[in-house]
Amino acid sequence: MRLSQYFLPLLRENPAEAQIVSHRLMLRAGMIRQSSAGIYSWLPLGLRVLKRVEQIVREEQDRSGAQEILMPTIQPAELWRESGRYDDYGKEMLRIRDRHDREMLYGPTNEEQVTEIVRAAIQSYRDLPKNLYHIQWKFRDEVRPRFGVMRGREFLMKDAYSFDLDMAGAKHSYNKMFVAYLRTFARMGLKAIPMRAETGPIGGELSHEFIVLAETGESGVFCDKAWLARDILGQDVEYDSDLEPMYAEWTRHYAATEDVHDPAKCPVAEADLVNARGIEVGQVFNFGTKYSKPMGAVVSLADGGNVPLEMGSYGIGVSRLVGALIEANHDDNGIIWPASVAPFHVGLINIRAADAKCVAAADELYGKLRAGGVMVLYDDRDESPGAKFATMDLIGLPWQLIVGPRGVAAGTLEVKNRRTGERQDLPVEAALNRIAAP
RNA sequence: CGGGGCGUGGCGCAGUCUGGUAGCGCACCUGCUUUGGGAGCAGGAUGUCGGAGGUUCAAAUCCUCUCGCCCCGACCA
Repeated sequence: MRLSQYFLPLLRENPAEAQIVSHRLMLRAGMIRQSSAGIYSWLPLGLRVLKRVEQIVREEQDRSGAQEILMPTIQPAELWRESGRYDDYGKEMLRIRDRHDREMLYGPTNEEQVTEIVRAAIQSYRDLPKNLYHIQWKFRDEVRPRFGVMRGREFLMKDAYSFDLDMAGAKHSYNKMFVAYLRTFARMGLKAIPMRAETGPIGGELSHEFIVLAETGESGVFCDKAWLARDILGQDVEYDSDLEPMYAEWTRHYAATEDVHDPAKCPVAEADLVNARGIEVGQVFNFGTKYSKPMGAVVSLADGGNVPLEMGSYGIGVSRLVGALIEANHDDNGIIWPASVAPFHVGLINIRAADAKCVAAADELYGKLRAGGVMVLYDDRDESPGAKFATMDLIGLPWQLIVGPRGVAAGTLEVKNRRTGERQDLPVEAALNRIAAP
């Protein structure tokens, strides 16, 4: 993509309403535009990141055996009456009426919807287990939306729902999602710590929140300081094997949100306990038969009896992750994207748009990169070098290739690593190999 | 939902107290000169001052109502 043709409305100054760094940088880098409180349009650069995050989430869900569906954003109120949540959910649920005066709502979550689908389609224990997920926009009418996409009213969420015959099966489903989440966040270069958490209005007993430690995080958390030194999960997983040892390994060190943390019962000595703030990027719940029972989602057993389904639900805040990734990856000059989610892999800068030799060299390089399947953003604008460097640093592509008169004369170009700031003058082929390395 | 703040060109702001018909920086357009970390000069364009009502010869400015946004707290993927 040529930057001269790209829709990238950059802001040089910080918008007054943006208080935290990810919100500021997303606005300045032209990723999003606010529509109303907590509701955003995603512009080309932001959407590319959102789609890449979404795709990693999707791949890891699929790998774990979950199957993707797509449920509607608008749901009928009667489903929520069946579970009893229509009255419980309160003002956070956006309620609407259609032209026939039927009560509808914009879904804040989909337990009822998916339970209805499964109870109609699954009648026998032989059809279990199942895990269905979708990646869909949600709406929760927050009293006070803030922090850009980190706490929007409208947000993109991956929510998965598991259905099992018994508790043991449900725990295995829980473990699968637990491990899939470790892998998902690890692929984005995020250290997300699984912490014991409250179950909230979704209900149930067993729950973990996946928390990325960050000073700007909204959640207060406590964890064993051993977590700070732990590496992220880097291994493949055999999902059909017994995952209990892996679950045990990743819950070995204490970690809990402040809601469930009880100093009197905490197993960690005070000197080894970290009290920090964090961003919740995912949460897993097991809630048994809370929805299957009132909604009549049952299966027949071998002996002819019926049992309600054991259920769990598993959310990842996809749009929130984009903000969380920036909170975890930035410096004074702008964003520093991990390669796995970067909107482009490399920014190609021609610092002399008026110099025919530089233009020819940069154009040729651009063609080469595209032919090689490299996602490249080519700054071919007629701007000063400083402006181009500042732009590229702001939008945070992992690599910068800089074409200038010095290099063109010497047959080299400059390779800059955005994260380390390291620069090297290399011949073209060597430069292309350099950015291909991880 | 309690408390506070702010709405003036795309962005950041001044002007409001003390009423006289809107200004600055950045961005934008044209031209020339520039070019390795957000260039310079000259010229130019862009505003129902959030909205409605009122007071007044005259309202961004005073009064009333209203809408929106942000911050702190209580609540949440």
